Amino acid sequence: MFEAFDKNISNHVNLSTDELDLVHHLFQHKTYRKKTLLLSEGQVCNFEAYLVKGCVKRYYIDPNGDEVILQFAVEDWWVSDMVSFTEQVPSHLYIETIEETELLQITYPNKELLFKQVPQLERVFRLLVQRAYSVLENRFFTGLTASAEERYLNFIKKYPILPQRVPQYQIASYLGITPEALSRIRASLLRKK
Amino acid sequence: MFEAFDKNISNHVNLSTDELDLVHHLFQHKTYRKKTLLLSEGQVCNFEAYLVKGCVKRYYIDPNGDEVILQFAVEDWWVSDMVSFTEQVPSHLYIETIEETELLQITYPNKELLFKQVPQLERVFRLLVQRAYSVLENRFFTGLTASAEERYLNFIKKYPILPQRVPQYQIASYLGITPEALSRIRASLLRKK
DNA sequence: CTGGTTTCTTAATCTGTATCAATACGAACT
DNA sequence: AGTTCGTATTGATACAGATTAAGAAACCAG
Repeated sequence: MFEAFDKNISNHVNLSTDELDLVHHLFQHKTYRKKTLLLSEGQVCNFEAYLVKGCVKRYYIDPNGDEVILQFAVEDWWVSDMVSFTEQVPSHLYIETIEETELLQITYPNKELLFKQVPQLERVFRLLVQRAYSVLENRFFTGLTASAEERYLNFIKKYPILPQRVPQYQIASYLGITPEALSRIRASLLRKK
Repeated sequence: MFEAFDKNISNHVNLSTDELDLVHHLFQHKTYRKKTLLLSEGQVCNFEAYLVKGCVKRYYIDPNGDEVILQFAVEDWWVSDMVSFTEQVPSHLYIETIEETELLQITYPNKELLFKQVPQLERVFRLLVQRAYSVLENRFFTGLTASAEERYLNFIKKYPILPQRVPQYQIASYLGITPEALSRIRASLLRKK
């Protein structure tokens, strides 16, 4: 259960067996059913989680009441509302499982404790945030420049598994277009082929 | 020269006088003329800088050869290409002064040194990255959802000084629209008032 | 298998923004 | 002063994607 998790962390630092034990101890393993809300708008996000198995979406509700998907997370990804979690302020976001999902999650006080005990982890989490930033910045670029079709092609290239696991209208939301538009794009791509 | 800088840092941790001296020592104070390129595509970004006075833009060149502005930075902001700097890989971005600009900048080796000497700073910089992330995520949301007019109104509300310091066509680029579109939006807003 | 959701597709129309082109303005220089 | 160059405005046209509406498929649960 911890193999991939350990690897994910040890990419950045080397921990002793004791330290790793502490880490394992402070991350709680939990399984959630499909369509479970892990975070809702207005709540303070009380976890940072490593996704062992399954799939979740992170989204917010726009002024028209529509879901806008910011991120899908699958195996070996981290999920949280970073802003809400680290600043302990109410979140604007929702986090919801799309499939049955296993997480390893840590609470805010336990993370602080962990940082005290294993200061090297500050570095690990700084790098994590940085990677998240760089992914977002990339996505942002292509969002500004690329057409809907290009963004879709990009998406399936980068996350080839997701179309099989996530309904199409949610992918449309992620791409910032309507389901109709995505459907037409797919039809037009098929014609081209 | 260091007042605002010290405050910016001490927001997050308390440093001893000695530690603060070391920090001051490792950040180099530099002044650049208007229109100086601080970073070009292909270079490894060799600084992380606190902006004491002036204004810079961070942008990339899209496939059509047009400038796409990702960020303006003014007093009390940090500027760098975080990805390039921390992973020491070639940048895709340009950073350029818009006005005469004073920076306090640190190199990669000195930052590593600083982290060794003052491990608390890992925390400061993790929080910095996090704030950058949250700003970007916010901007990304509104980019997906909001119309050009809404984004413009948002922009002048959030950065009321910038319109006076930055040419309009660069603001258009930042908003992801053409200069013509921005001009029309402004005209229409005036009419409404 | 059947009736009901949920998801996806197709088509017709509408809208915001891009593009192209022409003109106007303002500051900087000679 | 006039000339020039960079910047901003205005108008005409084109197009990507939204919206609305309807039907077709897929996916359940009884």
